[in-house]
Amino acid sequence: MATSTVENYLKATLLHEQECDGIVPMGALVEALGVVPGTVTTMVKAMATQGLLEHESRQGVRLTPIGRALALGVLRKHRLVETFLVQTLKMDWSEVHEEAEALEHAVSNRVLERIDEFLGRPTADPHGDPIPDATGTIADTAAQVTLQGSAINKALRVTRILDQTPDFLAYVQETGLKPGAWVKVVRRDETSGVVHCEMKTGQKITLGLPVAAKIVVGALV
Amino acid sequence: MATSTVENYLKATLLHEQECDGIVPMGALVEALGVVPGTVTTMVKAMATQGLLEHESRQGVRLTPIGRALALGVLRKHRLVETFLVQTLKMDWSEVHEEAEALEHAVSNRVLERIDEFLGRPTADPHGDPIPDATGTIADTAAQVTLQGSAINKALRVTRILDQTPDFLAYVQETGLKPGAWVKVVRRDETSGVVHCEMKTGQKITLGLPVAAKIVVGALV
DNA sequence: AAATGTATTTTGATTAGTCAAAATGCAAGT
DNA sequence: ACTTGCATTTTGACTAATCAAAATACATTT
Repeated sequence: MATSTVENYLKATLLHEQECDGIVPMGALVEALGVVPGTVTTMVKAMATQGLLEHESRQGVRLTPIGRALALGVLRKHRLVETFLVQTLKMDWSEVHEEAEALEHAVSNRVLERIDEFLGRPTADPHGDPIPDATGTIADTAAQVTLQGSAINKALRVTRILDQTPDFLAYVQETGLKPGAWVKVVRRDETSGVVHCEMKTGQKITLGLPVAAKIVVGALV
Repeated sequence: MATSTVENYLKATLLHEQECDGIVPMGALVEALGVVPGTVTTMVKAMATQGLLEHESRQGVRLTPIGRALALGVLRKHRLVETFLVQTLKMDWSEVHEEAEALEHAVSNRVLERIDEFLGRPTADPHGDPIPDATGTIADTAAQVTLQGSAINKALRVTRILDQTPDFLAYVQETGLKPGAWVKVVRRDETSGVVHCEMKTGQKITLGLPVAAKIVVGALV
């Protein structure tokens, strides 16, 4: 069985492979895992000999099929646990990330299956992030529309928050821009770099463009 | 923060101090933790310098006040988690021990408090073992009556199972001698070493004396 | 009192994961 | 092409936890 450290390296690699078209640079893992570069090199080499990663020297790493399967399993645990903590134990939406970070390595598949069933097999966690199913299939996440690029004056629903830092989550919480919330972009001004939004309550919110890019929206449904 | 290994040593010491009047021999820890004797000596010395245990050479160990507080915290996590797995997630009563063994080191006090509240602050886990409260106070467990020494022909209630091995739990499950069950001792024969019991259903069960000593009973209430 | 047997401790080695700091390779800019 | 700067790798060392096997202490029996 993979140690928690190995699971963390796999998960970090998985979470970075989109934005790095496949090969994840060592620096990304250094940053994500909070260790010094030399440690990543050592770990990555060890994991490569175990067949979990491919290591291209001075380039970065790629997940092997086995590594990806394990990483998806960890991600599934993380996101189901987060959902459970929020929905069942009524924990604060913005404080569950670190809790899940610890629990994802201790929850067995047996317990996970019970949690999944208990929650009614959800497909997204409280942040709107897709939850891989038991076979490791995850909803396609490419081509998502954010408040940075959405239609104007159209009623939308927030579906996902792309930044999980406590500060940002607290801000989202405060403004009500949480997954599920009704929102409309009333004006987008590229020159001044801001997006003007309106909530169902009539409340008006102004966001900078890079911040707007962190709020994924979809059709009302 | 204590590592899971340290937490396991502390918990094992706590669980053995009753039956060893205070000083727990090294061999008990060897057995409980499944390591070789030399490992226990090394760990115990390290923990003694950290102020968690007192080590009397060639005698055994004693918990310090700090060590006991930590051990009670771990025991509380273990038993609340077990209760949660059975009551909320409907897991099998006899399979939750090992799950709790892993989760007890990953559940934060914040999560534990939510679980405790969610469950309505239970005072005993599914096996009837008392759950320490948040201040580390645990119900007195001495002077418990078991089927080995109980009154004859008196309606009793099973309150606790003192053996948590999967085999024994499966047996208890099968016979229905679970905590909460109605039971009556119809005859006890010291010579042949057996106890004859009767369940509410009229079903008759015969137990050997050492086995009867593992089933704690109390008044019906 | 000597011998025996068992529990415990010591010693030396191993594995996983880490850091510090020096060495190396590579891409860009001049 | 040369240099500069940054990312990565190497090297040597450290901690936590473990085992194997030899050494030691102690209680019990003879």
